[in-house]
Amino acid sequence: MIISYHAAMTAPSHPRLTGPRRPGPGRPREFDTDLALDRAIAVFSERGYQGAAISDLTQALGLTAGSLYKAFTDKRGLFLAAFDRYVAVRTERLRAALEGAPTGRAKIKAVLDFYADSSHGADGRRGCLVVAGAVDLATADPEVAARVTGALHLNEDRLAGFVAEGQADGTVAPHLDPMATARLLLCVLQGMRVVGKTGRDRVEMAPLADNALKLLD
Amino acid sequence: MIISYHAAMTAPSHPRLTGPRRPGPGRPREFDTDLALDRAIAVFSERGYQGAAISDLTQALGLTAGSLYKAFTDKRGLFLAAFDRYVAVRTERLRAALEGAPTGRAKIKAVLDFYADSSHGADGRRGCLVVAGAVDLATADPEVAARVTGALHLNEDRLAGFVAEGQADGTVAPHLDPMATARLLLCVLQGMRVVGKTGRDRVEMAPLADNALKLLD
DNA sequence: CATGATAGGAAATGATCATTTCCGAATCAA
DNA sequence: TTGATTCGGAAATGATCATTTCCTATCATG
Repeated sequence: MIISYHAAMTAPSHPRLTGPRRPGPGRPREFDTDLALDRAIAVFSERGYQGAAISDLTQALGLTAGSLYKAFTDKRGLFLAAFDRYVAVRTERLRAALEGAPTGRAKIKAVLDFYADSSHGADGRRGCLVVAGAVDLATADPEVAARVTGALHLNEDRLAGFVAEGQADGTVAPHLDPMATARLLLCVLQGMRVVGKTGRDRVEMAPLADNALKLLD
Repeated sequence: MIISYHAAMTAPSHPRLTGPRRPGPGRPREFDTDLALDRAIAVFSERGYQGAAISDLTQALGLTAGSLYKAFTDKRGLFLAAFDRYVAVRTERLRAALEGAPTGRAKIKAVLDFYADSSHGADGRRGCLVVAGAVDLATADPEVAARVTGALHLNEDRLAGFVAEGQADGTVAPHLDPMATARLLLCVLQGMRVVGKTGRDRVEMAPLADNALKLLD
C-alpha cells in the first residue's frame, strides 16, 4: 500500500470522522471543514505551529482570515482541530491496515509497515503532526502537551495489547513485558517519523519493519 | 551516569570544543561564547527555532540584542552556531561514555544508555536540538536541513561501524546487515527523544536500552 | 417578506518580532 | 597618546503577524 496521506484523505469514500454539521440558522458554510483541516495538517506538519503563518494557512485552505477565525476561533483552535482530525484519520487508516492481520505479531508488523510507509518520500518529509506538536508546543502549551501525551500513550497501549495478544496466540515470546516492549516499539515508530523528515526512500525505510520484529522474539 | 546536559556543559573541566578566539584589535568580548551557546541550545531545544524570540534569547544569554547580533550575525546564525556546538558537545560526551566499552555490542549498549539517559526528566522534556531542527526547519532552510541530515547520517554510520565491530568480535549476529541494523537503532534513539518530550521517568526509559539489544541477535 | 443569525471577505489594528542604528567604552597597534 | 577597531547597550525602525472590524451576502424561521 503506497498511498499518500493526502491522496487517501481527499478521496470521497473514506468514512466520516467528524460528522455533518446541523444546518442551523444563518448563511451556510461554503467550504468543507474536513478538507480545510487536511490542508491545515499539511501546513502545520511541514512548517510547525509557530512556523505556519496565518497567511500561509489562508492561502493553503483557500479562505480569508475572517472565515478562518469564524470557523476555528484561533490559530491555536485551528491547530487543535487539525491535530484531532490527524489523530482520528491516522487511527482510521491504521485500523484499515490492521484488518487482515490474524495474529498479534502480524498486527505489529502491520503497524510497523504503516509507519515505514508514512516515513519516506514526500509524506515522510512532510512529517508527523504529533511529532511537530511535541517539539514546538509540548513545553509551551499544556493542552497541546496533553493531547500529544495522550496520543502517544494510546499508541503505546494499543501496541501493548498486540504484544499480549501475540503472547496468547503464540507468535510473541511469552517472557516479554508487554508495556516495555510496546514502549520500545513506539520509539521505533516515532523515530521513523523523525528520520523520515530527512528525505529517505522506500528502500531505506521498508526493511526496518521486518527487522524490528526481532524485538518480539 | 545521571548528569544533566547543562550541568555537564557548564562544568569548567570539559575539553574545549570551539577553541579560544585570537584577541585581535578592538574591545574584547565580555561574555563566554560557549556558555552563551549552551543557553541558546536550551532555549531552541525547548521552544523550537520559530518559537524562540530574540527577547527570549537575550534574556537567557544575558546579552542585549546588539551584542547578540554582533557576535552571531543573525538569529539563524545563532541557531547554526548552537546546533554545531550541540552536535560537538553531544559527540564528545558520547565518546566519553564509550570509553570503557570493549566490544561492538557494549558500545551499542552504551549509546542506547546515553540516549535513554537524555530522554527522561527535565532533560528529556527539553528535547533534542537535532529533532527540533528536523521538525521546524528541515523543509524551510536547506542549510539546516543539510546539517540535520548530516548529523543523523553520521550517527547512523557510527552505529553501523559498531555493528560491524560486533560482528568481528562475535558479540553481534553475523548475518545482520550493518547499515539496516544501524538505521533501525537510529530510529530507536531518535524515537526516545520524541517520547521523552512527553515527560517520562527513568524507570520507563532505561529498560529500553537493554531490550533494544535484542536487535543484535 | 421581515428578522435574526451566521458566513465571506477586504481592510484596519495593535502587538510582536527581527534587525539596525547610534553612541560611549574598551582594547590593540603605532 | 592617537587612531583604528570591536564591544556593550538602549532606543529606534520596519516588517510581519495574529486578530478584529465592518460591510455585504445567504440562509432558517415566523
